[in-house]
Amino acid sequence: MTETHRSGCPINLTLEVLGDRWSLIVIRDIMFGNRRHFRELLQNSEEGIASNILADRLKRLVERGLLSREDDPSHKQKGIYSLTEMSIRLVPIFAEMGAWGRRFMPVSEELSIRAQLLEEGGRPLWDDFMDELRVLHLHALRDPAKPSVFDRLRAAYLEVVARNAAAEAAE
Amino acid sequence: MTETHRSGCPINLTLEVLGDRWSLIVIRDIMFGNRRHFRELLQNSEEGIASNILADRLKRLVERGLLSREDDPSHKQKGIYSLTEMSIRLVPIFAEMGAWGRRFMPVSEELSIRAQLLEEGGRPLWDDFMDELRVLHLHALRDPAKPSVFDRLRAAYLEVVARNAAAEAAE
DNA sequence: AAAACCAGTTGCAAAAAGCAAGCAGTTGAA
DNA sequence: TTCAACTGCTTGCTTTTTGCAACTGGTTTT
Repeated sequence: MTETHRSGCPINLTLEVLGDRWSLIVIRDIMFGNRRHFRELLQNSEEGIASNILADRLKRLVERGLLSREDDPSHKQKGIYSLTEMSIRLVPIFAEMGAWGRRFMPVSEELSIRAQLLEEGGRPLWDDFMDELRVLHLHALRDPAKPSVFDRLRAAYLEVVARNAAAEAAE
Repeated sequence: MTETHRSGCPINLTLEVLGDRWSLIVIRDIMFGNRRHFRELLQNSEEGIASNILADRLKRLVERGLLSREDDPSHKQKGIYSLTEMSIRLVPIFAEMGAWGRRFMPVSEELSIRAQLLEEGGRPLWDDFMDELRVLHLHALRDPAKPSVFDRLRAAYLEVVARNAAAEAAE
């Protein structure tokens, strides 16, 4: 149980937790796709994660405090995975990674519209989004006056998908 | 040569380039430690990278455009590794990762003082720092009026080291 | 001419990732 | 009440990556 660290550098320690090819993908799908149980994460996976890797990552992320798991009352076998404050605070990292990826990598329009909104919204939008994730995942109370960032991101994504589908049909 | 991607998502694509335990460590050491050749990166490595892994990562990062390599005119065998615009733009990601690590991981004071300054300085400081890295790595011209962020980060680090050494000696 | 330094390479063992199939328990419809 | 579909995983196996230590051929310093 004695976790040994390579160094006390904050970058290194962050990398020790998140520095692999799947951990952030899993958290991303829970955060932006609101996928809360195993099959959802497995079958809707854009990148095609394998079930054993997913199981391993979920276990590790729960152990390390980035996710929590509770039983779904509606189904004895289902577990519900939730973000924690620790993973909710990854929003700025996701936003910066998204911005960087959009600038330098061959991203697809559909999958990068949310990153674009997050980039344009800046810190105030990230804060709103984090508050919203706290409502969704930490049972925090919702401010009914605020429009949902989550819904806005989702709507923008669906709009691009629809627009592209229409354009394709028109050809 | 046909690089195949798991998906067009910007987060995923960023992870495909940087999502391992060493790539960002190497870039961090070049960026914040100004280590420019192989031995420097190998021997001063806080985390103890192995020479074959270092060689492999340097090669990969050059191939992918995150580093450039040129011969050192003063020594026929030495190569000089430099950041590119692509890796200089990782500064915000480093800053956010540093902030996150400082909040949630057991960081050491010495190794996190730079992350603290970067966090407190915010976007304006990051922009200054990126300009400075362009001078150092891209042969851009320096604005002689501006005080160096690099020097400030370095001075703060050395100050903490000295203070802690003094405190230890006094015990 | 010798010693130290340079950027890596090589060979091998251990760990992690990836793939396909399977499993026991649960649920919902016929 | 039976059965198919669904649940969260697990197992067995192969391939890839990592980690370690020793080593290489060349260069520079003394």
